[in-house]
Amino acid sequence: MASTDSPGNGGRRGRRPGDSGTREAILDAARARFSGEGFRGATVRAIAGDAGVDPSLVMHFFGSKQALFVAAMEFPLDPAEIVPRLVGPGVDGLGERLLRFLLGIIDELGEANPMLGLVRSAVTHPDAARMMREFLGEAILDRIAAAIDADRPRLRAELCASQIVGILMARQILALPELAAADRELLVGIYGRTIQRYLTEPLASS
Amino acid sequence: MASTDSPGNGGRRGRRPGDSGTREAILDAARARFSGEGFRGATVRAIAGDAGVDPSLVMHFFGSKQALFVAAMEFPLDPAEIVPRLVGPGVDGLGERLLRFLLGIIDELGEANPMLGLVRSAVTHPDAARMMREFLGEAILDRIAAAIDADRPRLRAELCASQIVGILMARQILALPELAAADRELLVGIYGRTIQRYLTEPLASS
DNA sequence: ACTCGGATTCAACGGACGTTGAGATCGTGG
DNA sequence: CCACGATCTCAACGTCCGTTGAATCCGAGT
Repeated sequence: MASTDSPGNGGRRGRRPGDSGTREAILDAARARFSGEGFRGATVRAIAGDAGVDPSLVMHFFGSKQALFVAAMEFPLDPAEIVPRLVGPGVDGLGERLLRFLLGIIDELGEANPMLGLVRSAVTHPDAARMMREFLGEAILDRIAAAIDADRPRLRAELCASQIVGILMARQILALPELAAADRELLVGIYGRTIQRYLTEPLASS
Repeated sequence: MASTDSPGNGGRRGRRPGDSGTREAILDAARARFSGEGFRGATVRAIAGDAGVDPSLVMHFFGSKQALFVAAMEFPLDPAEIVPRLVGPGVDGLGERLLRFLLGIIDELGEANPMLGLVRSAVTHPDAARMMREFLGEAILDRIAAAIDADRPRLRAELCASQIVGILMARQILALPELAAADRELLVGIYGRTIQRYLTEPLASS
C-alpha cells in the first residue's frame, strides 16, 4: 500500500492549518484496508500509516476500530434511490439492468469496494455478518421483493443475492481466471437471464 | 465450543498409554475452529484448548499453524472419485444431481465443513485463496469442464462455481432467512436448472 | 533391566495489536 | 492579544498471539 503520508507531515505535533482533510484521508485508507483485508486483517496502525497519521488520532476521530469500520463501510450509493430507478421501467429486462449496473460499479470501485469489505469481514466477524444481512435485507432485498409480482418474493430476492454474492466471490476474491477475464456484456447476458428467472419465472421444477 | 478435554488429562506430563488419538482430536478441533472462524480468527491456543492439550503439542505434531491448516482442510471426499460418479450418467440432469449431492454434504458436514473453512480463510488470506482456487480448479472445475460437450467449457464450470459459492455464502455465512429455511428439494430444482443452463445451454444472449 | 525416543507439559520470548493519557501546537472567537 | 478548543504526536499499558526450549513421563525394543 502506497503510504503517501500526505497529511500529518513532519513529525511535528499540534494542529496544521485549515481543515486539513485528515479525517477523509483516514476514511479513504480505512476503506482500502478493510476492503482488501477484512475487519480482523486490517489494523488501525496500518490505516493510520497509510493516512500518514498517528494511530491515536484515528481513535480520537472515530472512538474505536469498530466505529471506524462502520463509518468506512457506509455504502457510497443510496439504495433508496438506486433500487427504484432500476425497478422503475418494469420487471421486463430487470435482470439485465441489475447486472449491468452491478458489474459497472464493481469495476468502477475496484479494490476500495465497501461490498468487498463487508463480505471479507462478514465471513469472519458475526457483527459484520449481521450488518451485511440487515443492509442487504432492508435496503435492497425487501425493496426488490416489493416490486415483483410473483409468489414468495422474498425468497426470490434472496436467490438473486446468492448469485450476486457468488459473482463477487468468484471474480474478485477467488479470481477464477476465465470469469475474471470474461467480457462484461457476456456476463450481463448470462447472469441477467439467471436473475430474471429467479425474479419472475415459476419456481417449482416440473 | 465444548472443551471436552478428553485427551491430555490431569495436567501430568509425559506420555499417556497407547496411541491416544490425540493427533486426531487436534485435527477435529482444528477443523471446527478453522471452519467457524477462518485462518486468522482461529487460534492455535483455542484449538489446543478444545482438544484438551497444550499449544506446543500442536506445534510438535504439525510444525506450524499454516501446516495444521493444510492438514485440517484436506477435503474428506476424493473429487477424483466423486466427480466422475456424478458426471457418469451423462449430462442430462447433471445440474440436479450436482446440487442434490452438494446440499446433502453441506447439511451433513454442518459447521465442520472444510469448504466453509476454505472460504472463510480465502477471503482474508491470499495463500488460502490460492489453495482454494487450485483445489477448485484442478480437482473439480477442470474435471467437469472435460466432461461437458459445449463451447468454453472452463468458463461454464466457473459459472457453476460462482453460483455454488454464492449458495454457501448466502445460506451458511450470511444466513439469509428464507434461503436457509427453504426445502432442500425446492432448492435442488431451482439451482439445478441454473447449473444445467450454465453447463449445456447456449451462452450468448439472444 | 535398561535405554531410546515419542508424547506431553510448563514457562517464557518477542512481536503485534487496540487503546489510553498526557502533552504539544496552532487557528480562531472574544 | 489572549485563552479556548480542536488537531495532532509520543510513549506506554495490557493482552493475545505463534513459536521455542527444556524438562518430564512412559511404552517398546533389545
